[in-house]
Amino acid sequence: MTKNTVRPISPKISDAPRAQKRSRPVQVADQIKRWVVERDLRKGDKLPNEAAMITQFGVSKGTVREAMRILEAQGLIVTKTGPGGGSSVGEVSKDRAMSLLGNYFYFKDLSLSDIYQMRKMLEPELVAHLAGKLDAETLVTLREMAHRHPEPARSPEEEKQQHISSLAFHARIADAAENELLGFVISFMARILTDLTVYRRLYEAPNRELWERGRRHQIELVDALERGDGPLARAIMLSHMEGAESMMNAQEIRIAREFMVE
Amino acid sequence: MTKNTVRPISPKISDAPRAQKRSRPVQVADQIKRWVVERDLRKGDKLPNEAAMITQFGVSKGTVREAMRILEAQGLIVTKTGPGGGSSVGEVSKDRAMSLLGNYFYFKDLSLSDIYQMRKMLEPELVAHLAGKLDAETLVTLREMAHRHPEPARSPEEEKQQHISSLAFHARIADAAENELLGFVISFMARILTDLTVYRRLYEAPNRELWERGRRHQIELVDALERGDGPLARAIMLSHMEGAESMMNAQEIRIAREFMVE
DNA sequence: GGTCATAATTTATCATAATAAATTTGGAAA
DNA sequence: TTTCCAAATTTATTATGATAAATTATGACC
Repeated sequence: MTKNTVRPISPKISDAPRAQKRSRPVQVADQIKRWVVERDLRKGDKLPNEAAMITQFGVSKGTVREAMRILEAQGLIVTKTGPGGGSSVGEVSKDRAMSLLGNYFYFKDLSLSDIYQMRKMLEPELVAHLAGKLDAETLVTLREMAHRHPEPARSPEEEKQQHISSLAFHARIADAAENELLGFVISFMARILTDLTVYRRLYEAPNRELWERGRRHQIELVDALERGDGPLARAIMLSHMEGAESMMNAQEIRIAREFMVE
Repeated sequence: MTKNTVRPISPKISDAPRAQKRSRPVQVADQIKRWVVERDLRKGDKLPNEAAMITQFGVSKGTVREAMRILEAQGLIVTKTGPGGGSSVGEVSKDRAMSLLGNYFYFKDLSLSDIYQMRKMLEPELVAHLAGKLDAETLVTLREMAHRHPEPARSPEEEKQQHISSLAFHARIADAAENELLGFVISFMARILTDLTVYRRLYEAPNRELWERGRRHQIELVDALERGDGPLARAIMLSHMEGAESMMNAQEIRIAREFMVE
């Protein structure tokens, strides 16, 4: 059978009773969303300009503008000035989606072990599925990333940089996932971890053995991916996750108090 | 060690060069975000009122209002009229977070097998971890949900209703997850599947055996969860996932073209 | 003390005008 | 004809002020 593609839906955009409670800008924004969906507009397709919407919806300029800001904040439209300008549909970027989701978890106090529990479930399976399917360019990139830091860090700042590089390696693999949902979740976790401000305890010297094993894991993982050895890739990734988790746990997390922004 | 809690961060809210390009409402919204973060404001804490922000930021009323709409659209603030009203911090609701994330996937054409690949990775592990940890109330609720439909559906509409009930069962389990990230992702998938408009092929009679097995799975799963038999719970859930997947694949998906709304 | 009408407060919406940004157009120069 | 600069045009952006709507606070009254 053909590939069933799936889209979010909610049949009732405006409940008749609730319609009164929602502010007019929100109502207008919802109508525009419906308008986009009905016509199956895609990225780049233009919306009516400001003046047209004012007459179309019978509301004031300010109301229309607030509605557009709502849609813009969600990443659904982009707006330009000048002739041929106006608003047009703009598909939500991955970065923006991660920021918006990050706002949700800002209030949730995720723990490191929460994140690593998920990573251990997802990333080994991902690389198992990916083995033998990566194109040459991706493999070259991954190999380059794996070899980027030939020596252990000599300072906390350098160690943090290496940590971020390692997470970029994982995000790069996630980008190669055919399953966009899987790829997104893994990238999101990498982003959360990247945005953390992590400081090694001062009295704890960098652990050369742990570092060396992490590096070897990456290199062996790329090899396994290239050879198409899924089970090995999975095993390496799982081992790597466990190592990374214990390294993280050996460090102090300075709690980051910032909303994600794109 | 104490539980490391983790928060999203981005160190550079306003890049100096980009600051000029962003519209004033966006800049104001960012400043308010920073204001909230610096003071570590929490849900319910009040923001300055409109008039104060106008003087504070030296912009017009319209600009402030657009900024508030941006923050409101992201679920970060709520606004009320009247004395004692104004804007206050409001933590992003799960529903809103799912809607915003749904907007991202609206353009991505996820496939059913993408979703089920994820479900098979996550849900069996979740119930394995949850076995023996659920409180009595949750178990009662789950058992009630599992027994809700004692007979196979006699019409496509009834079948769809049963399908939605089944997904609510899974969402209820996800809500019990200690790991909020894991729970969110599972709930999100349940929501996507719930919002689908699914119609059984007309020439294909409801399959009583498949239905019966799905129902038995739910009941046995609750038993295993109560007894604390993690491995069995995992096995049941995996089998259930596979059954659900094949049932979904045996149906026609009317592609749902709608944005999620809260 | 409870209830109801009224006042006060705050956001919500509207209307209008001026400003700024971006693109197109027109014309002069090569 | 082509190139390039400047004016005109289109569109969003910002600003200001006035009015409406919603909510809470107040106080008179029973």
